[in-house]
Amino acid sequence: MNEIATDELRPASRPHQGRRAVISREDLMAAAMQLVGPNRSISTLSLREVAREAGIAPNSFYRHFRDVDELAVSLIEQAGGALRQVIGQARHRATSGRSVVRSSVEAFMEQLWGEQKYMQLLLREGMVGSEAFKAAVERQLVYFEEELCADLVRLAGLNKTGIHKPALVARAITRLVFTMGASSMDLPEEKRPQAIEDLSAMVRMIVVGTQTIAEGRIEVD
Amino acid sequence: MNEIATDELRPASRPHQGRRAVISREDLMAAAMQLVGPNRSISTLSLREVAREAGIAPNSFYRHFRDVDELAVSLIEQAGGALRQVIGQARHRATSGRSVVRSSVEAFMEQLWGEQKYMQLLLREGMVGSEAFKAAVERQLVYFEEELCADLVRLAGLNKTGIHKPALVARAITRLVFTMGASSMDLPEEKRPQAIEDLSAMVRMIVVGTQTIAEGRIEVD
DNA sequence: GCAGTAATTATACATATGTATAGACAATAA
DNA sequence: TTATTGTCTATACATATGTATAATTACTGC
Repeated sequence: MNEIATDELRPASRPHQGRRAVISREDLMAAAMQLVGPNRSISTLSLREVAREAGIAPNSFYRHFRDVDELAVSLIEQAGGALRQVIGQARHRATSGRSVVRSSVEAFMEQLWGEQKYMQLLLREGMVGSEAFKAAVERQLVYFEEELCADLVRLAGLNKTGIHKPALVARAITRLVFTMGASSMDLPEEKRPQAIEDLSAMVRMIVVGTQTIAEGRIEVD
Repeated sequence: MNEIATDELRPASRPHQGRRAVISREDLMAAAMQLVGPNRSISTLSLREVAREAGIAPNSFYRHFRDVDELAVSLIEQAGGALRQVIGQARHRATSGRSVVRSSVEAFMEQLWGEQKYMQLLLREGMVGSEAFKAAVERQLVYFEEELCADLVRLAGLNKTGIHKPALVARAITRLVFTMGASSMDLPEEKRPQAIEDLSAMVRMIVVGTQTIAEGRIEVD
């Protein structure tokens, strides 16, 4: 990791004035990633700690971010973007109503338990931290919801099933999957298949619920 | 607030040896409560800060808790207990399938937006902090699930509706309500009714889903 | 070579933290 | 009274933090 990009990032456009940067924003973000873990949230990282991990003097941090909070927001955006891509691909590979739930949940959980810490970031830290930080997490979740919503509507059209309040459904599924994911993160290997099974069943209930309501066989407003 | 309980707490059983405690565990917990807020999580509280808020010398803290983490765990347990009582009462006042969802969600959100910070505690801080702390939060959530599960089964019997995998349903509803609650915490007054409406609709989808599946009209394992 | 310039470091300071140690205080038991 | 015992405070220390200031470094263009 850490194959610097500073030089590559300004190819010829601005031919570089003054001393060359030994470290990049990305390196600092990577260093911060190294520090967060199951018991360590971004909001508790100190500037000096991140700088130490990145191998630079504390003050150099300011060249790249105003404070640790700004770093945290960047991390969230990076994580959200990367994850939406992965999950989106997984969702598009499946088309039938049943398997789309299953394969999406599986893709999600694979990411979760994989070596990537991106997911852990988004999952755990949504509720604490500065206003700016919380807003950044919320923004990413809303992106997820919107993409899922579009997919749900598309699938409902394909399979000729109704769908009641698709935006709400997308929101419910997203939030449910994210919290359940967060508490499944520390699960030992052998309990993970069951967790996938359970979460899939939950999502299916929501899907069946919205379809049933759409068919008008139940008295709901 | 802070009407000391130290004296009342040992009535005559242990007639009191040495100097009388000027402050109690409960006072320290109350002081910590004062400090947590939308942008401040328990895990970031310092021993000195809590002691300062409680008006005692830093070292006196050790007489009551080994460290801030132990305080945090106590707070979680206190919050969980108080909340389960409130929500449980609300749930038992309603009996029909429709209103039980609505009134439970309403009771939950009232607590959330009320002056009590208990809810805020349980909602926000589940994912970060020490192992002991996370375990304490998880334990409280499981209590909620179990009580909800019992109620769901009871209601299904009353209303003669089926219920598929009640434990999973209870888990899904609990987790969904808690995350949605957490992100609704900072909502301005005028958006709150809509939030209640949305959350109720989500829960209803799950309920309708489990009932529909139980009726066997849908092909699911 | 030289000046210019941006990135980085070194040093320093005020402040905060956890906790060790020792003593002051207030109650009971003799 | 005096002794004892638990609670609390005062002081102190090593360490960590954010950041201001000034110096150093490494590069570009002349």
